[in-house]
Amino acid sequence: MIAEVITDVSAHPVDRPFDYAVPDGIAEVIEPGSRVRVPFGNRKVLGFVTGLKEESDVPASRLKPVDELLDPEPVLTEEMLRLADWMRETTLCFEIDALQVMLPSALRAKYEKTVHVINPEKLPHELAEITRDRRVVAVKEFGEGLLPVLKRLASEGTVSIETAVRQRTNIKKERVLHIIGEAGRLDEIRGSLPKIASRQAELINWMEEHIGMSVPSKDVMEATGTTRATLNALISKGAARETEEEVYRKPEAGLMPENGGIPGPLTDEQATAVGTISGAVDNRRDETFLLHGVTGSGKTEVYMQVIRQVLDQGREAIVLVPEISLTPQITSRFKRRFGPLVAVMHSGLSAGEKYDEWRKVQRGEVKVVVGARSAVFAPFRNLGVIILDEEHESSYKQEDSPRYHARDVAIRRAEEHGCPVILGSATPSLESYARAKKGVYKLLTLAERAKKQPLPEVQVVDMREELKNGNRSMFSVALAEAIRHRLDSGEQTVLFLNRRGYSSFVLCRDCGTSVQCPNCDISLTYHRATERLQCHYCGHEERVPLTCPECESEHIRFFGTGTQKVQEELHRLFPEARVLRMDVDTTRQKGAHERLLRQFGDGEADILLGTQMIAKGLDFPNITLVGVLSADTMLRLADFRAAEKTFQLLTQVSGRAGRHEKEGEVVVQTYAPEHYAVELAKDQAYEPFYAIEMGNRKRYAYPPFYFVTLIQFSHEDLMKVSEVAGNAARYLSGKLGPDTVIIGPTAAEVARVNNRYRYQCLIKYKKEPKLAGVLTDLVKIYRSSWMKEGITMSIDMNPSTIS
DNA sequence: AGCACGCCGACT
DNA sequence: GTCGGCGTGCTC
Repeated sequence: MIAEVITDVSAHPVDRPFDYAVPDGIAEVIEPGSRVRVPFGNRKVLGFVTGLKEESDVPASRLKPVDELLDPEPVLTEEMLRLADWMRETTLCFEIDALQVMLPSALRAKYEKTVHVINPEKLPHELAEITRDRRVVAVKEFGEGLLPVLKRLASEGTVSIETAVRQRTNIKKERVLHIIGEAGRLDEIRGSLPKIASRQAELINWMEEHIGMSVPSKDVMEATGTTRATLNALISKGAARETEEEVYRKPEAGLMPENGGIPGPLTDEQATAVGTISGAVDNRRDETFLLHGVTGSGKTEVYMQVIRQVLDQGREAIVLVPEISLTPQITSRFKRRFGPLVAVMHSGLSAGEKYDEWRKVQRGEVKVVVGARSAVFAPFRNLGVIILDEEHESSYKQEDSPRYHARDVAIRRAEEHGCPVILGSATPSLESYARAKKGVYKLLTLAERAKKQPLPEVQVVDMREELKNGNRSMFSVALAEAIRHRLDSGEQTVLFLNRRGYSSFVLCRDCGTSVQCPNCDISLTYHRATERLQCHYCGHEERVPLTCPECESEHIRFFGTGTQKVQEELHRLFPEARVLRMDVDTTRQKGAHERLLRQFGDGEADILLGTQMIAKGLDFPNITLVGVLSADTMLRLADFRAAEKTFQLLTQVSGRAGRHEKEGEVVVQTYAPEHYAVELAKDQAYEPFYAIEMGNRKRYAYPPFYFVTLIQFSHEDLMKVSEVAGNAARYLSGKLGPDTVIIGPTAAEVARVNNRYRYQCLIKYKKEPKLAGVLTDLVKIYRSSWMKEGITMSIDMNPSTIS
């Protein structure tokens, strides 16, 4: 038997299956999707079996055998193998990267080079000191200097150097005792015990009470006060059998369903949506629904009722949520409804915990997965529905290889499983809405809020006017008054700061320069917690200078509005207010996100101040004011989606206010009050916004009218990278159709990162059947010449941002 | 001649 | 990605 194996090597020349002979011992158990260890070159690597066959084109003499089968059952289904192929084609990634991204990181390989001592007596003294009497020692224990000596010894045959393939995270196991089922046999064993073995006798008595049962060994020893030795003695006499079994870590205690998980009442709109989607579930139609519901319209209840139906049919469901809204508030809703059938996958879990959740899915112990982007790969075999909540969120797109979009993967998987996809949003991406209007997706609308609350009153404040009137603070008069009002009435306020491009940087008041990163073309950001300046691109850190590095003036100070600075100003204006700050700095530790939200929910603070991460999922009855400190910072991005993102964010944020009995108020501060994205977000006027934005996209030839592909280049030398990018652009325009537009080469928004200059080309096209082929050829040119000159090139077939 | 270093190609 | 093989060029 021959196995086709994709090896764990991300490189162009080996991005294809290699054939291996399958030894008899594992031929019966190996399957497509199995992980194996194989010899590759002169080392051992992990690989995935993608196919099995009887004949190989490679001469038998050159075939090497599979070294070891790593799992008793395959970790990937045939469906996932096809999915990986599809990802390689559509995102231009290596097959191995597509395969690895579908699995928890615990299943990735860790390689360790080891020295195996063959002739200990020939080992030089200096090495023997390190090995002492061990036969296998990690190479890194010897240190750099001894490497040549080791190599020489290896060629002489005194030692051998091998690469060991290991699991990244240990799979937690415990020993379990299986007590035999025959009472008579236990009796016999007791009879044969010498008088002195009183411990064994006690243990036998205990076993008789637990006949035929399986109990963790450590529990047995604890319950009977016996030791391992006693236990082993009885095992060898045949009273019980012991095995190693995988145990799950417990990230949180399972919630039992509340009210038996009874669904809530539905509005007419919700009922219609559920009914329509149910039809697709019943008929196993792979239809995509766009559930367009205003904030607070109860999309989650629609999801849950569809999931209930899916579960009743014995099928499974995936619910994707943006990472930042994957809070216990959201997940516990699913856990309360579906109880222990739910697994949660998010970045807060340790690698081991992620693996445990994945195993629960693989073993069929759970039927619903709630998780971020990568949960779209949950190894279900009989999916009944895939849901993407907040489908417009850019976090569904992975920014490094494989550059997949969870929405596309979901739709692809749904085709295989014959099940519907639900894309839910209050502010759908233009792409999805356009597809819904064209009838590619089916549009379902929830125009009413579920509890019939009115949408919050939104007031847009022109900050230029404030400045004119002498208010130089970051709070407009209107917002300050509104906050004061909440403090007096004991209600809560959420303040939102769009931090991007607006964080604190250090500026010299004399010469006007800001402190730049030495490696990147970007200003350094001031971090109060560490009292240092940091680069958000390369991680460079330095002390805050006392004088300007350019002109040596002492008049240097912090500018911009970071959350820390807002917090200080809040304290100055409202000394009695209890403020919680939520941003990357305060949520870094595990569980901090949840803790802050709980504190706010419990009324331990009056004001919650935060960045992007508070825009979603916040749902507390006492929030009656939402303030947006600067609505238009995103509008300044050189990105065709800037207006769309601004509109989406403002709409989402406004939706946090007055979701319950009390009416909500929203104050939006901006320097561009007349911009359509700001104006239309005020009334959550999606349709008018859609119409204007579509006009712009059409005029400037952007999605959804055109497809875009972004090609980025980087090199230490500015001239070199601009030359190569120019060559690439010329090559593309020569090969692609006349209606295809190539923009560039242009310098990237951040033109230098980590001392490498960055250039890019943007391809805009409507129909370009040759594109895949042309890009493949471009990659060949890259490999054969540019790569050797130190250029790196990356292709994103559908970038979520081009800035 | 002996070796360090960098480039190139192979990996079943 | 990682290795060995091989060429170049430098040193003893």
